[in-house]
Amino acid sequence: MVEPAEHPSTGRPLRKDAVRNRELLITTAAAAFSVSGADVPLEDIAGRAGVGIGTLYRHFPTRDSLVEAVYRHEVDVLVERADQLLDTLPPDQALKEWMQIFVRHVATKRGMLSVLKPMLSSNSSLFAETHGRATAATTKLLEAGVAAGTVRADVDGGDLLRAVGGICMSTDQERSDTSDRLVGLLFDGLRHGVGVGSSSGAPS
Amino acid sequence: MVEPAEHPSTGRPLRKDAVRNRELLITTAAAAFSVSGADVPLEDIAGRAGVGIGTLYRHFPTRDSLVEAVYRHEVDVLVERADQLLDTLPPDQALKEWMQIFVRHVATKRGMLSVLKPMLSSNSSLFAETHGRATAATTKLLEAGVAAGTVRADVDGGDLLRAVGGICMSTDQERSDTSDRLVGLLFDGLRHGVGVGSSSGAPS
DNA sequence: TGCAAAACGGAGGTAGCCTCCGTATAATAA
DNA sequence: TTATTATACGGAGGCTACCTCCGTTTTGCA
Repeated sequence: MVEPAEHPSTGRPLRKDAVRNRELLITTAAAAFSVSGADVPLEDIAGRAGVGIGTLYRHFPTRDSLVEAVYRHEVDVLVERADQLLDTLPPDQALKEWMQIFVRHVATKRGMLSVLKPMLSSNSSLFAETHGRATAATTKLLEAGVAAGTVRADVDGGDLLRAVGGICMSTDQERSDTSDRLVGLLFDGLRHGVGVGSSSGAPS
Repeated sequence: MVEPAEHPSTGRPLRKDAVRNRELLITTAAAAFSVSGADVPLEDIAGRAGVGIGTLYRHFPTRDSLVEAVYRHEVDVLVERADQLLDTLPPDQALKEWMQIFVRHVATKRGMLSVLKPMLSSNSSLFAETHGRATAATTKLLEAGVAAGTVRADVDGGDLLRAVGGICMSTDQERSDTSDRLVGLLFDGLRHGVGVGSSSGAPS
């Protein structure tokens, strides 16, 4: 569901081994970018994924195209995660959990940011699409909470996404506890003026 | 006056040929960055400057150190230019001329910006120093105009610098006529409420 | 099972980075 | 002026990463 896996030029579906290698490359690249920053040798990534360098280049003709694929994949994961959480937790808990996962997730991707930022400002459709999907996921979580009466109704999904993104950006160091506290603060704000009737403990 | 030209480790003055080559490299690099963007091969720069690659690396051990030197030199030039203009033109004309030179100057340096931006945000002392000098030059021009009664007195040098910088950033294309018009507009605003005529003194 | 299309893999050509050291030159002492 | 020495020059060469190309392997299909 994450990747339709079609051939780029002809519309035909990708061969099974091609699909496997493509996904393998994306996850390996994500890990490599996290560990070694955005300028890991592409040959390293191919090597760690257990494929030849030719295979990497066939799937991703440029470094940017690989970074873009990794980024899209990250967004996919985060969006899917929102649905999973909504299925397994009360809406307000799902929202809080998701915000924390989001921040921690971005924290491990810091190495990519220097490459990603210019890409997002030059490739506006990439930005629009991923931003739209992230906003939709945020809105969905919010609205579920509103429907359950555990989250205030006057908050916009886009605004909340921006706020969470701001937390990611402002915490330059690896101070994950700071981020957690900020997320907690933000979350408490989301419940302001709503009866404490959910399944969670009382806020501060 | 621009460069004291001291040896980096020992405090001794640089040998004459070393000074010459260093300056040659900076001006050549500035031209190369303008023409071919920030990732010109360093060997090209050395070649165009007529020195060996070893000489380039001795003066500038990293690419960033060369970019930084070029940037500092550009600021030097602009600051000196302000003094020259003040010596040869009525203050308000000097100010207008300087704003135009500033904008055109930055326009030719666009290739460097992608490298310079991250440098300025990570190297805060570099930013503070150059920004301070540029603000001082702007303030000096402004105050001369105020003293002559041809520029309004309620404008801050830092604000004006920011405004001119904004014009540089907003004009992405090579539309230099647009920039000129914007500078003209801004300049007219600086004279608002002051009697016309650049030599007669009519302080508010 | 056999065949054609699709995908794989990695050798090798290219390019830019950076170091190292023998040679040249400027500064200084005699 | 000449001799001496500290500085600086230059570019060959080793290294690393990029990317292409093509013979080999695998997959999907009849």
